[in-house]
Amino acid sequence: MPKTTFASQLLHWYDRHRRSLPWRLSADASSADRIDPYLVLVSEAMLQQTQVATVIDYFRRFIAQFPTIGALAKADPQDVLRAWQGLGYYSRARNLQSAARMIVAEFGGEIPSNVDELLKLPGVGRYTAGALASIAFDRPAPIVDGNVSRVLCRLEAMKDDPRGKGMQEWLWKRAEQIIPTRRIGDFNSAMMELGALVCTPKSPKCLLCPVKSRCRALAERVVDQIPPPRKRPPRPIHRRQVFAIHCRGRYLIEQRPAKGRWAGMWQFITHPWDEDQSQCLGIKMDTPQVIGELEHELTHRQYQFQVLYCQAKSMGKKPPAGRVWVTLAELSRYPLSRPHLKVAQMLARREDQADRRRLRGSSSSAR
DNA sequence: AATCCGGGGTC
DNA sequence: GACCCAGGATT
Repeated sequence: MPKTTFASQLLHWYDRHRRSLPWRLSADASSADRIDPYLVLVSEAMLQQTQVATVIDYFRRFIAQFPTIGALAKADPQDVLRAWQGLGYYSRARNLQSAARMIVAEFGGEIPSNVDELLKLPGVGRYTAGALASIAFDRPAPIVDGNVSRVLCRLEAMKDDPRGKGMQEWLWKRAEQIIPTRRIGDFNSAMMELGALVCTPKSPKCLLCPVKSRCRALAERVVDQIPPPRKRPPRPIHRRQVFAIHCRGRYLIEQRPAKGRWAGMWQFITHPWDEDQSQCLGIKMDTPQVIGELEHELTHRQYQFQVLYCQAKSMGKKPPAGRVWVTLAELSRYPLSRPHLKVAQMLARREDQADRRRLRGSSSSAR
């Protein structure tokens, strides 16, 4: 007969309702099976500020391409970045590979199992260290993420902003207090799973909650007030011109700086969209022709891109470092940001249409 | 404590 | 459109 502690209630629910995820052992796996800590490391890096549904396909491809921590350590950083392409927060990819290399060089290829050593790894903070220690090694480490914050605040009817310093201290203390003596990784996973499936930000499913009898927010009818809404400042708009400079089947692309947004990724030649920059490209070409516009929305700003097609007279001299002429097919070897992936799609459609026009022209002339 | 760092799911 | 997401690093 199951005990009625908080942990046993939550774990009982978790055993019946948890999702089957590629970095998780199947529910009927024998207890002798061990989770591969490398899979937990990769999944936790991808899951930072990113929803499970978005991560799943990226995770599968990433593990297929880099099956072990050694493989990831040896890989070309550009290949790692390309595997991350489209997922966002690209410093995570850089940090993950740096962590893999550090683990190989300083920990003999074995991921450390205690929080203090895990915290030395780049890209691993308090949450990720706790997740690795508990989920991969079943060590008694607390975790506090967005889900756990919401669940704990509602359980205790705490109405303050969980991002504040005082609440963060309280949350970590509370997360440590509730750790059970067994199945620690499952318990921490269950807290997050509850936040993702039941104790959701909007319209939580309190009737289905396994611990509803312990929830003060539910008893006091204040669930919808927790956590308090956050104020978002207006997003500035950034306007850019993207020049698809074309010559003999190739386009000119450039690599972004090593720091800042989309660090180290590649793009078509991009300039601020203030005045006409087309004369400053240093390449002789026909008048640029606008072929489309696209918007790209980020959390804190908004981009508007005007896409121009430019037919260059010649490729000129060897392009400077950080610039290269590539075909659209070769472009798949370079990591591109989402908006520039869309530009590449526009150009591919354009080339397809040009091909079809040529075919029609040749068949009609044959008649 | 505030900002920066992407992109997408969800209501 | 607003909010949030298995956060971390930097200032």
